[in-house]
Formats: sequence, C-alpha cells, structure tokens
Amino acid sequence: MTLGFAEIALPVPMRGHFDYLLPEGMVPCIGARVLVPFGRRKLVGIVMRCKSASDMPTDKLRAVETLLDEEAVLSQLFLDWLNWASQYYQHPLGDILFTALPVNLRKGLTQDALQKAWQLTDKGQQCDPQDLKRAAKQQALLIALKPGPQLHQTLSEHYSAAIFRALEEKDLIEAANLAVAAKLDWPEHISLAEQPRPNLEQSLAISAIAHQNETFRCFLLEGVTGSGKTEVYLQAIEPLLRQGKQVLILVPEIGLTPQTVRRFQLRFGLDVGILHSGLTDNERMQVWRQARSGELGIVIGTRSAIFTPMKSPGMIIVDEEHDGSYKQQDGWRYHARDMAVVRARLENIPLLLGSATPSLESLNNALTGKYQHLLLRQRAGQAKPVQHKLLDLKGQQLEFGLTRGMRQRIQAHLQQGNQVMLFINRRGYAPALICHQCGFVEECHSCDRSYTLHRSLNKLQCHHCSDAKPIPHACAQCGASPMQPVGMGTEQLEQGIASLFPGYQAARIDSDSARGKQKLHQLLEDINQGKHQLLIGTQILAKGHHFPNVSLVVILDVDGALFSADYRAAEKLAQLITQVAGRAGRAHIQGELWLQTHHPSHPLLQDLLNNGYQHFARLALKERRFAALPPFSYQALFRAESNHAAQAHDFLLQVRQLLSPGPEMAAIGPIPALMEKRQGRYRMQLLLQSQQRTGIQQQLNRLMGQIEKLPLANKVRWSLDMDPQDFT
DNA sequence: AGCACGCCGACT
DNA sequence: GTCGGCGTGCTC
Repeated sequence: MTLGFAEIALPVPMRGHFDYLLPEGMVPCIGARVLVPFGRRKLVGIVMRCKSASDMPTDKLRAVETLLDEEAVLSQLFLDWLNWASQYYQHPLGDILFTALPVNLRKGLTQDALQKAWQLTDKGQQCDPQDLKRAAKQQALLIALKPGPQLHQTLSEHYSAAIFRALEEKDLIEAANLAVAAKLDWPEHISLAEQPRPNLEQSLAISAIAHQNETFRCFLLEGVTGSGKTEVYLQAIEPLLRQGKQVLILVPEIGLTPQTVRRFQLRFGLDVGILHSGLTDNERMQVWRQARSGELGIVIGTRSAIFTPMKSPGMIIVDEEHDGSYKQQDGWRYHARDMAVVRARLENIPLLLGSATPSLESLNNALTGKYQHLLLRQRAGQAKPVQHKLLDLKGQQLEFGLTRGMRQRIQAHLQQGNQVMLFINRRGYAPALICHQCGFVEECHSCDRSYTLHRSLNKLQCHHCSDAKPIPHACAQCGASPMQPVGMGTEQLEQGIASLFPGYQAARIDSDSARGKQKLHQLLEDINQGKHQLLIGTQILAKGHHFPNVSLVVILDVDGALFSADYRAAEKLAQLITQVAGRAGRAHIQGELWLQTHHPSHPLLQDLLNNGYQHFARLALKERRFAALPPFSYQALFRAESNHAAQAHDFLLQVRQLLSPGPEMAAIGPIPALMEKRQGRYRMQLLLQSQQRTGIQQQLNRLMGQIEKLPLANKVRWSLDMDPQDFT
C-alpha cells in the first residue's frame, strides 16, 4: 500500500486540513514542512498525516512541490499538544502550528545550524601543495582542507584573513556552510556558585519539588514578595540540570531583565537562552535550535517562549503566573500558563507556578489539591513587612491629588533621606480637556473617548487608537477659551510634585517616559543610585523592580477599580497593591503603603489591608463561587466588530440563535463591549458561560463550522476568546 | 489571510 | 479614455 496523499496544515484562518498528492518517491515525516501550491501562491505547510486515499476527488488535488525538512520541525508531542490547543481554543490548527514556530521556519528557511566554513574548489583538489611552497601558510591551509571542509572558526585560530583571501583569489578554496554537531556536555560544566542557605519554608518547598520532579505534577509556589521564590527555583532545578535535563522558565514581559538572567547564569555557570520581543528572527532561531538539540540547559523567555522545544525537558517554571501578559490578546488568544500545564502533562515533567499574588484560577486548583500548594510567608533577609493604611479622601482638600496630611508625611519621609513612590494609573497630563463655558469635551471620533492631554508632547492623544491632534486654543463648540484640563495623570503629578517639594528630584516612569528598553533601565538605575527621591508612575512601577530605599508608597486613587464593570478588577487591584507594596522597604526601614479612597470601609479594601492578599484571594474565591463566575464556571467570549454597529450585533444574535439553549450553558448578549467603539469600529460581545467546560466545548465543536458559514461572518471582524481575561 | 476578479468614480 | 477604490469569493 503506497501512501500517495498527505494532509497538510497551512497558515490560513480556515479549519480543517488540506489534502495533497505526494509525488513519486517523496516520503515526508509527520511534522516536516513542505512547500505546496495554494491558489495562486506557494505556502509552507506542515505534514500532519500520510495516507493512501483522500476524500477529495483526485483531480481536484494538487501535488506537494518540495519537501523542506528531512527531520520534523514539530515533534509528535508538540503536534498532539497543539492539536489539543486547536480544539480547546477553537482556533484553526494551521495558524496555531505556525505561531508555535520561529519566523524563519514559517518562511521556509532551513532549520539546520550552518556555520561559515571553507572547502577546496575542484581546482584546489587537483592543485599540488608543492606549487605553493613559497607561501608556507597557504600551503598548510590547502593541506588542512584536503580531507574535507573545515569551520572558519577553527581555521581562523591558525590562519589570518589574508591567507583565506589569497587562496580564494587563486580559486583554490571557496566559502561553504557546514552543519555543526550539538555540544551536549554542559551538565559536566555546571559550576555551582555559593548559594544562600534556604529558610525553613524554602527548604520545605525545595524538597517537596525534589521528591516529585520525575513526573508531571503542578506546584503553586505562593510566596510573598521578597520571600525568595527565585531561590526556590534555582535550588529546585539544580538536580535536574545535573542530570542533563533542561528547564524552561517563563517570565512576564516586563520581568525579563538582565539581572534575572544573570542570576541563573551565575548560579550554574551555564549559558542561558533568552527569548524576548527585542530579538531578531535569527537570534530566536538560534535559541530554538539550541534548546531543541539540548545544547541549552536553561531557557528564559516571555509568553511565546512556551513553544521552545526541548530535547530532554526537566521542568517548566511560570514566574508571576497571575500576570496578564501571559494571555495573547489577538489572533490565537492562548494563555501561556494554561498551555504550560498541558505541555508539562504531555512531557510528563513538573510545572512550577510562582506568584506573590496567584490568580484565583491557580489558587483554586491549589486549594482543591489539584496543584500542590507551597507557601512562603516570610520575607527573606529580615525585611519588615510593609504597613498598609487607608486614607479617607471624603471632604479633604486635595493638592495634586494629595491631602495635606499626606503631603506632610511625604515631606517627612523625604527628610529622612528615603524615597517616596506615588502611583497613579493614568499617563499624560490630564485624561480630558473640557470647556468651562459649555461643558464640551474633545473626543476621538474613532473611539468616542476623551483625548488625553499631553503637555510634554503639546498634543491631545487618544489612548485607544493612535490618533493625536494639536491642543485647541478655544472650545470647538462655543468658542470660549481656554479649555480646561480635568483629572490628573502622571505628567501633571510630576509637575505638581516639583512645586510641592522643591529641592527634591522627581522621576516619572510610565510607558511614555520609558519608551525604549534602554531608557527604562537607565531610569531605574538612576533611581537606585539615589538621583531621584520621588518616583511617579503607572503599572510599570509595580512590576519586577525592587526599590530598597522607598519607604512610602501612595496609591492616589483606588476607587476606579472598586466599582468596575469587570469582575476581575478587584483581583487585579489587590494584586497591584500587593505587588507595589513588595517593591518597597528593606531591613531597617519601616515601609508604609497608603491607599487613598472615598470608600475606606469597602470590604475588599478592609480585607486586603487587615488580612493580606492570601486572605483576600480566598474570600474573593468564595464570592466567585457564589456568583458562579470563573474559576467556578467557564467562559467563552465571541467578539465582533464592524463599521456598522447593527452588523456586529446581528452576527452575534445569529450565533446566539444557533446555540441550543439549556440550563447547562448561559448566553449573555449581544451586548456592547466595555469599549463600545474603538478605532472607528463598533464592538459587540456575546458571552457564553457554563458550569462545565464540556458544555461550551461540545456546542462549539458542533457550531463553529456553521458560524463560519453565516453570511455576516465575512462581513464583520469576529473572534472567539476562550477564558477571556479582558472585556474591553 | 492573500490574491484576483469585478464593477463604479476622479485623473493623466 | 484608464487607474484604483474595496466588496466578494476561493484556495486541497
């Protein structure tokens, strides 16, 4: 029986595979890439299966043009894993397969590691070395190359560039590319740097992991900031590395700092593969290849690093597992943490999730015993816990968002030579510009949201699309002037702070001031050098950077999150507060965290402050259970957007009508998205919610084909978001 | 997603 | 007269 047909997955947004004829003698392996004709173009595809017959009439089939790989680029395990993902996320397999590959491989480039080498030309082969006896070096090189090509890197130790050039000009040698064998001897070269003695809790965690590091097991390492989670990672992976097993570490986008990488490098004296958005395609390809061939013991990367193959996987670690950057927010909306769980199960290796503020999903899994729960409650190095306090804003006179008492407190901390961090979740100068005469607000016509005033750019900027315009001198509606800023952003606070605390230097850290990686690092460096005493910033301040000289942290306004339409807002606020608090203080400075609010008696704030995140999260879980919200139910969100609001609405209505109603699955919508209009398009949502995952899954399996065939399906831009995190 | 085909408006 | 706008349809 000959296998003359192949199922090929292609990078097109269509579900189902494509059958092709295999030319005589072409025997591709599963997971290899091929070049196929598709319509009027040529595409790179992945061989999913070879078979002896096709459902398609043979005369409709076209033939595979080229086999691009001898060896599969996706292992059977990866194919199984990504097939699962295609089912779970209801996303076309081809698209998933290609997102999981480095760009070079998507483009059909070779997967081989080729290094520059030299070989003899035909003329060189025939040339008698005696002819070169007047040029000893050239003669030696010619003789060295007689047995076969050699790497340039090796040769260049003995021969200078002039020698190569001379022989090349005589047409005796030519450049070549040579595949190199992987160097797998790194486990023998581990040189362990001196490591701190773990405290009791760390020891317990390390040994718990060590006892089950041979098979699949999920651990949730819940450790307060500064409790030494990284030390647990380091000591937990050591025995695995010594056995030659590799470790993949995921970190949030902002958390991948040179310091993090250096810590792993220095501890084991090994090369660490790094994957982040700043790399070139070739650099990514290199890490991918080295990880797959087993040359790298440790790979650290952001979200998409979860697709790094490993020859001998030993463990996957997801640091700050609650972080929102693990969820892809367009195209295939996968969650890297969830993908990690399934991968670890298939690879049969342990998965270690770490966080000071675990997501309610992971916490629930830990509390129900699905994950093993490891707790670190002590801050390592005797750092005192930060005191949390509430400040009632009601009836208070504010100057730049600060009460008189708070201004005095800030002054006191500055006078003691400490740093103060002010946290405000709005960048720019002011979130709106309003006419004092008629109340007119400048709004972006694409998004129906007020423009943010940026004094430093001298512009009005829409934070929801890229639109910007000059600051108007007068009201566009009634002509009165000038327009007035309302509300406060980081820019205004920075300016105000300078006038309130003359003599102290303020640093503003937000995505405007920290544009470009170098800039952020420079700012952080300056801060820890003490060049600035007042730190003003947004979310960025809360992530990954430690400020030991900060003794006072003020979150200017927490009320927005307390009354949000997004049920996750409270959880996110609690995570933010806890993370910010963890950035401050050290052994002999008592850190203080102040939350300014109009609702000091709000139960969420009270619980968080009196009992900490751990308690808050457990309470929040109870509320979620009561309200049948995730993780006690499962959600899928259809999003649709269109230039015509009615089309997006009608499409989702038709989707809803296709669903069979039942008690096991609720459908909410179509309703406008939290941001109803964005970049000129109207956005609607349809939320599916079920107590059982299978409830949603089965219906979607049945319906996605029909949904795609709806006439409106090609008129509106729509997508499905499994386990949505964000309802904007 | 691309890419072509196709049918209506303002320009050399 | 054409260049080009993007609606529609198809790709094993």
